[in-house]
Amino acid sequence: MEKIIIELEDTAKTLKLLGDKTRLTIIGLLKDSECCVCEFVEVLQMSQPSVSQHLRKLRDAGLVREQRRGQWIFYSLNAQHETYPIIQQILDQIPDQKEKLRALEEAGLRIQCN
Amino acid sequence: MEKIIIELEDTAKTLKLLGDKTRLTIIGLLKDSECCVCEFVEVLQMSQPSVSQHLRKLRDAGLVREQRRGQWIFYSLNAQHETYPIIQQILDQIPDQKEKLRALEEAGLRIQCN
DNA sequence: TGTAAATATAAGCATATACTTATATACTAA
DNA sequence: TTAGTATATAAGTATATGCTTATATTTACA
Repeated sequence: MEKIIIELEDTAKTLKLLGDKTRLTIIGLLKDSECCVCEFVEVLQMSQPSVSQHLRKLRDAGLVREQRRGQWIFYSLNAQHETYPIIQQILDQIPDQKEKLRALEEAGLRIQCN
Repeated sequence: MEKIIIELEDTAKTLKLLGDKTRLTIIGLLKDSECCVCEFVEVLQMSQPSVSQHLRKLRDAGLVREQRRGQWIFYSLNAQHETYPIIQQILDQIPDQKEKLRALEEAGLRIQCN
C-alpha cells in the first residue's frame, strides 16, 4: 500500500471540519450510504437550517457532494477529495452509524428514489 | 491487527484540537521527539504566550504530557490517550516535521538536558 | 395554477477561539 | 540574595462559530 502524504494545512482544514460532533456524525452516516437532508434532520434531531449549514461547510470544503433527485437533495462522500484517505482512517475508528439508518428505515422514514 | 473503536464524541474533541495548523504542527514535531516550549517558539515563529496557550489546550485534553527538567518544560505525546491511535494515523499522512528539528539543531538552538 | 414539501439562505445573537500585551512563577547561577 | 531565563497565566479584543427565527427557492402534485 502506497503511503499518501497530505499537506499539513489541508489536513488541518479537514480535521477542523470533522472536529464537530454533528459533522462527524454526518460523515459517519455517509460512510454507509448517501443521505438526504431530511434524514439527517431526523437522525441528528436538529433543526433543518442547522443541518443545512453544517452540510454547506462540508460541501464548500469539497468533502461531500450534493445531487438533487426530485425534491430531495442527496449528499455523499467525495472520494476524490485530497484528504479522503484521512477521512477513511477516521471513519475506521469511530462507531458504525449504520444502526441509526436502520432505525430510520424501520420507522419508514428512509427516502428511496429511483 | 485489532481494530480499536473510539467514541465519536472523544474523537471529535481530538480532531477539533488537531484542526488547527499550529497545534497540528506541534503534534507533528512531537512525533519525532519531545520538545520544550522555546523550541516550539523558534520553529513556529510565534510568541511564547501563544505557543503556551496552544500547549495548554493539548495538555488539558491529555494529548500531550509535560515534564519539567531544570528551567525547561518538555512536552511529549501521550501514547496512553484513548485517541492516540487516531493521532498516529493522522501523523502518518502529513509531511514529516523532522527537518524543522534538524534545522534547529544546526542553528544550535536545540535544547539538550541530561 | 396554487399549495405543500424539501431545502437553502439571511440576519441576529451568544459563545468560543486565537491572538496581543502585561505580569506572575519557577528555576539557575553569580 | 539578586538578576536572568523559561514558562504560565491573566486580561483585552477581534473574529469565528453554531445556533435561532424568518424567508426564499425549487419541485411535486392536486
